[in-house]
Amino acid sequence: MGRAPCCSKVGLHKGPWTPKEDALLTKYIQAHGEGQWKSLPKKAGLLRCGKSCRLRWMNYLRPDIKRGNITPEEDDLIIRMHSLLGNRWSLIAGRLPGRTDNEIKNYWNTHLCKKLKNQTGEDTETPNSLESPQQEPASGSKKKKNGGKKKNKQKNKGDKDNAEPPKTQVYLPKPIRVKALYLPRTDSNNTYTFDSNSASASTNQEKEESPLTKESNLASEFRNVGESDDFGFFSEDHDLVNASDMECHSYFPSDHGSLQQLYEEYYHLLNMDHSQFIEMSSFGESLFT
DNA sequence: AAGATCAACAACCGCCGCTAC
DNA sequence: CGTAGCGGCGGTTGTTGATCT
Repeated sequence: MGRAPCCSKVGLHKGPWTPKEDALLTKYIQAHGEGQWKSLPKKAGLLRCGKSCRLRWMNYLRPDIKRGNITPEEDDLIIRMHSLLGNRWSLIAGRLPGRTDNEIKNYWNTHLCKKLKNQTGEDTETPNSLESPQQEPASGSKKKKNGGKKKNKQKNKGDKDNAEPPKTQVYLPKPIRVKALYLPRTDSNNTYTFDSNSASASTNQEKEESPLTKESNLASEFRNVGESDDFGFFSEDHDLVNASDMECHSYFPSDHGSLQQLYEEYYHLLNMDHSQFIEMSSFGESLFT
């Protein structure tokens, strides 16, 4: 329904990537840069869907990717970020240098879900999140419960049926996605002017999905969430926006103290907006009752 | 030793928002 | 202004190796 598949599946390779394909993709991107995923496979001589190429590059071939060995600090941060943000894997991944959303998602579903379950003795698939319950991780241990490879949509349905009646929750509104905004920095007051309309005034740099982009998206999400004009959050303690530094590396501080600090700032920011959402939620409900 | 089950993770699929036409 | 196309995201599935019975 709706739209056609992103690409014709006819004659395209599926399944695991071969070293040869990896080499072709890497070589092409090194020569021509990221982007143009749709036409990339053809130009690179790959019999793959553009999406598949993008995924492969983003998750495995990118030079700054860190694989495996998730540290206890990262582990802890993932858990806490998840409790704040829900299944916003890309956002969470954006806070962890070299980690991809897919890796974190998998890690959550295979390790952390279980771990938390064991720790709390309760179903942690319902994070203490501000997110909508519809976004709960539907995977995790469910696959096994269902005896392996069977489809589990039905199972999920069953879980829902058996679940306790949902508590009244306050949800964050689903944030809008704002494309690669560049936050101009005014050095005089060390704050950012954030104007979503400026998105159209793009530079070449903006086209890259850099950590800065992630910051920008995050900023826009928070803006959307809280309608706050104060972006001191991003500017006072973390010099995250630096126009001259657009390389593909992380801006995220790696020491645990900074992780803790960042987490607290996230928490504070979200918390700050709570009352507002309670009001919004009540307002919304009043429209439907 | 062999089949069954579990665990991990790579990859696919479908949907959505943004943008260019 | 409407819409098709693209890129990105999150959910889900498939595959494979490890462990258990």
